[in-house]
Amino acid sequence: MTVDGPQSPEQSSVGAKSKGSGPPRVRIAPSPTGDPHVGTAYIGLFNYVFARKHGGQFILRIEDTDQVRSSASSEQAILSALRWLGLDWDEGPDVGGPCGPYRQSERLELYKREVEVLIDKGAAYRCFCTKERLDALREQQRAAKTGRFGYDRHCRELDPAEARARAEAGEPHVVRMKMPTTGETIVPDGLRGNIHRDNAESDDQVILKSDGFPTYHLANVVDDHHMGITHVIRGEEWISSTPKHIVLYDMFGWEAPQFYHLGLLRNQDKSKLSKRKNPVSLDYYRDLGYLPETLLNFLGTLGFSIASDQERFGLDEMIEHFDWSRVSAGGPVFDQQKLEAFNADDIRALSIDELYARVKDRVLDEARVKALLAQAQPRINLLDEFIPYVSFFFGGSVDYTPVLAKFRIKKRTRAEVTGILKVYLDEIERDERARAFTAEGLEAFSREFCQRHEWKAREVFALLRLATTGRTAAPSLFDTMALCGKDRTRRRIREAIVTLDRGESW
RNA sequence: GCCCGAGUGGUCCAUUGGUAGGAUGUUGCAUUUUCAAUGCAAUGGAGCGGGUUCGAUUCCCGCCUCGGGUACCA
Repeated sequence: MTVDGPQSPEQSSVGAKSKGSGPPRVRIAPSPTGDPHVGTAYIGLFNYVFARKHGGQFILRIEDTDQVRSSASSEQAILSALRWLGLDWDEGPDVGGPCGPYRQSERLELYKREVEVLIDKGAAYRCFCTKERLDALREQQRAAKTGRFGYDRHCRELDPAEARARAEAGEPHVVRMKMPTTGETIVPDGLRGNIHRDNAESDDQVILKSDGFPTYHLANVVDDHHMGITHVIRGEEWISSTPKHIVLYDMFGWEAPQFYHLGLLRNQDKSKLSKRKNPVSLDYYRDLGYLPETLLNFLGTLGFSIASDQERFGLDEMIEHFDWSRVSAGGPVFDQQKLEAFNADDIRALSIDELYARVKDRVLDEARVKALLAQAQPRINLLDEFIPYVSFFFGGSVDYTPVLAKFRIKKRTRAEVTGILKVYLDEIERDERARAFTAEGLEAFSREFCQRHEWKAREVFALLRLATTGRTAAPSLFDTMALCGKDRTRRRIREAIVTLDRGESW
């Protein structure tokens, strides 16, 4: 059997294995659509620990079925962040394995084949409804306040032969599953007991998009089956679509895995953890010098406990004591202060030699020091001035008190200043050039940004320099931002906004 | 709107049919030239209303609050 052949995953001995026997196989399935997220690490940790506890396998699968938003650089970043944490996977896109490929965009033939099976069984059908019709439908449902939303099954009773002919003639269409309209589906959740849901509540979900890519719902069921996944440990956000997944397993005649839905990480205000209100990128925690084992321990305490009086534990201890009865289902607040206290504790526990090794490795690695030296060289006169000169490239917050007045720009109100910074923060996330955070990309984006918003480059650039460095004089702005790094820069701009919003005088 | 989930100090987690414990946070004291660290102490809690019970935070019902879903995103 080839490692990466999509041809015959169903022949795989692993794929055919029943979930009742043998060690568990679990997976995390991140979507490469942005920065590596702490939520991925959180779910990954529980999957990893569960697998190790029972001598099973932990698999990494890339869910890149969203062609528009997925990117190779994001996938790369996710892999490297998870590796930093030490959650090693037994099978994955980079290490291979018997059930590959582990990237969904490379398994398209498999989904197509399985969808045909469903259509032939009469369990799925082609739908030719246009986006316009669907939008109008949704609008109408909203206005009617019936409480019932979702697709109206307009194409469900089309003659299959006719539908096939239309499709072969090139008419654009999707494929939908034929959800039962009566009865109920029970989701047995290992953490929450049986969750009941009337089938009538679920509509005919799209399983194959018009671009030939599967939706998550189809891909995750097909892959979990063919990869022999026995336990699906994922976030609470999936509970409501799980009945559809169970129906799909049923339609295929496959055994469904055991489900466990963990609570979602939250902001201080209990809303779902978001980058608007919290640093959520694993890169942030890595770059600011959180210890990976500390972050893992902290994530572990969010939902799991060893015993009443011990919350500091290593991965090995978590594995040793892991049991679902010790996992809680509530959505925990991700408390930065407590994480930092843990980290402080762990730093103090290190020997000086160990600490030196960590700092050298993480903070003063050769490439970074050389890049900083390149910036410092034209601007320092004594070697010893190097450290003070580059100090603002390190650490989290900078002190804005000495430069507060410099944020005042002629003919601009304070609201305009904080406003433009907020918009900037928003747009660097969405802009292709800015997202990678290279000096060139940032500059191209920023110049265009100024034009579009009718601000002088001089004004915006001054604000950005102040916000990211807390100084009026620094190396070239975009080199500086790039070297500070995306997460540190983003955090400082956010903090500058808060500082300005709080300021009494303007 | 409708469906689903969750509610123990501010936050994370433990515990129990007999009024709750640790961590973090906050405050104070000691120590330190100062700060940090450390030590000691204090602060602070079962969402609300019914029911069952001698007794409920724990079991049951209703409500409330928060969260998730309701996509050709995952």
